[in-house]
Amino acid sequence: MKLKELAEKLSLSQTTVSRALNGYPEVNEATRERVNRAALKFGYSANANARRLAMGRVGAIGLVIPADSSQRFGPHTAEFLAGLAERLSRDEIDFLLSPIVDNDEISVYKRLISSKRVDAIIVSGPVLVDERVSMLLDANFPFVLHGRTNIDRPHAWLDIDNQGAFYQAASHLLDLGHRHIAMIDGLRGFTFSEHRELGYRQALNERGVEIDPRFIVHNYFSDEIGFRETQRLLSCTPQPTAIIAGSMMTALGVSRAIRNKGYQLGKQISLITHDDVFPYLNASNMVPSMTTTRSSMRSAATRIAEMLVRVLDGEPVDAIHELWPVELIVRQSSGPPVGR
Amino acid sequence: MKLKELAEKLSLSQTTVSRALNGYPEVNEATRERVNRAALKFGYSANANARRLAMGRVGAIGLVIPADSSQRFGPHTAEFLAGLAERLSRDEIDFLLSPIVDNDEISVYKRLISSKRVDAIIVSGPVLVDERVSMLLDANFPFVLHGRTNIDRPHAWLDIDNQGAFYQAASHLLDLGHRHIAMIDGLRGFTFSEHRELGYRQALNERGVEIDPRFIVHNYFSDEIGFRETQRLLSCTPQPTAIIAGSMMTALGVSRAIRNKGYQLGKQISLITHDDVFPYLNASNMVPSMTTTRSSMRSAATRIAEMLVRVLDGEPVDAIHELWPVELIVRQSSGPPVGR
DNA sequence: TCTTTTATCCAAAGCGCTTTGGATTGGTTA
DNA sequence: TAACCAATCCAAAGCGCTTTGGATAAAAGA
Repeated sequence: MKLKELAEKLSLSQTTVSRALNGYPEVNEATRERVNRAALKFGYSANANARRLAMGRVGAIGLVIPADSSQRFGPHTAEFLAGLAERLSRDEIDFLLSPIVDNDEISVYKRLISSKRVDAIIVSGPVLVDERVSMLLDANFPFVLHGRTNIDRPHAWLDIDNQGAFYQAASHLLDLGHRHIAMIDGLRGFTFSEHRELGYRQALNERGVEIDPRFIVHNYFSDEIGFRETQRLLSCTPQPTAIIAGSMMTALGVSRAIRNKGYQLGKQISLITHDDVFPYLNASNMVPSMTTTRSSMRSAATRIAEMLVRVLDGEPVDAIHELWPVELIVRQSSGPPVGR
Repeated sequence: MKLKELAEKLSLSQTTVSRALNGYPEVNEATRERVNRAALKFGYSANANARRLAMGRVGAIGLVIPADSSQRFGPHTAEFLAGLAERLSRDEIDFLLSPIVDNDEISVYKRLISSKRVDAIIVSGPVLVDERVSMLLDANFPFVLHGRTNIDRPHAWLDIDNQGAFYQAASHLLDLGHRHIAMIDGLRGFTFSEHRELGYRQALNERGVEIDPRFIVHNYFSDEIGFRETQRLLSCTPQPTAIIAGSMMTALGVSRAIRNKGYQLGKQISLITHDDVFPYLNASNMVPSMTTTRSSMRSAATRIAEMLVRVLDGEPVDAIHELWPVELIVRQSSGPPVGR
């Protein structure tokens, strides 16, 4: 069933039918009713391609994802997608996942833009100086950045206060009396990772605590890395008495290594984790419950979707950016250092 | 830059340029070269919407995902997407995630079909009698099913042997001498969940072991559920001496509850988990290492993408289906029951 | 030398929709 | 009563591409 046929059945012009369906004012309410009913009855629904071709709009937003079996497509991405879906479904906006081909990320973005399949793009996991962002700015293509990058041109972004998170976490541990604090975070180069390290360093510097480079780890977020690196850390002299983990996955491995060594969490070794709030992994239900810096990935994504809609509605991007504070939630996994 | 302009610049017709670009034979090789170079130089790339409108093909496949903040969009889905991306990127096939609107899944599928935005659909998480599948068959729309459903019409599917998995797991535990075995699996109604229970029952029946309905749990896959349900199970009389968990997330909670009770995994209580092989959660690195029934979600997805391409190439669907065996990997979390 | 092929190329007709720029009608205003 | 207006509706022109059905010229066959 196509527009023309529907119009014929109704003895109306395509124009009128189209307008009725799309809610334009210049059509009689009675007519609109009739059209809507007929559309429903015949199961008519506009061919999206034709529609987009005519309108120059798409109704989909783009997301570039790693295609290799890297660690980068993990639970974080899943939560992120779920959050986007939650909001975008309201406006019937779909999203297009474009896998990275030949490890050439930038050209996937270019292809996405020039093929006119999406109205806007969401960029995540920015590095300090992000080529993708400058490219999108140059191309004048609408996007929202999840995270931040050092580019001095106005663009829409949402980030959480990663520096503050690790600053709070480290400060809390210092307050408790810890002087040997390690951090196991994400890969170096990513802004969030660098910001977190900054916060960590800032806290230690403020107290005049020397920074041991062996205590700063950057790697993938995984149980295994958490486990291995903690084993390594626990073999250092002096040992760290506290660890800050960048993700829940990492923390699982860290806890395991700590227990394995016969230590108790929150006693001989303290652990603070950044918690992106996975529905299937609840920090307060752990034993001992986990002290965390908490910020829901899903909510952030939902908000980003919201911002994206505003960008598409033509709102100036320099007004669209948010920095979310991160909350430190003290639970049982952090306590004063205990002699051994 | 559009086709017309490019053609003018080259003093060729749009026809020829289009044909050159799309690799049709009726164009001189020299001309084709010239066209390709020009396209590259001017950064020309066909408007996908126009292209699809003209061809009636799309270059994207659809995937319907839950939009609410349910548990259903979790790490499993993420792995699945990653696996699809891995294969589909080769053919430059994007995918379109359509969130479920108003909890009306079937109409999202209908919308996806009628709006002509995707060439095919991937259906996952089938229930025993799946309305979506029969609808897609009725509509004669190409799809591949991840899992199985009781429908007697030919269609493409890939499933793992869930029944065999739990049968093997239960049998192994029975061999070790366990007589009180619990299972904590996914939600009732889903085929995979029912199949697993079948396997579990089959194993117990074969040995004449009575089935305690309190020992069969169906719920979301999450750490928390694992923890809570295990606590409940451990308060039963008699206690189960072994537990089969449906996912790694569940198993994390189960282990925690077991340790919490002062029991050792593989000693007082055994645990076997189904492992979908998450890159960030490695069964063999756990302490104690985890006995699992193992089947990579990501590989399955990659294979499904492969099958999808075959479906789109017109291969008859009744030849396209695979049942993957599941491997039991015995590690340390399962052992003979120990008196307490 | 003249007719056939063969290799290239092109004009124009869609694909199914939105939107511009009128028509038409019945009711208002002067 | 004539001129004007608002409310409805429509014909037709795109949107940018692919593809059909020739045209044209060069090569081959008679």
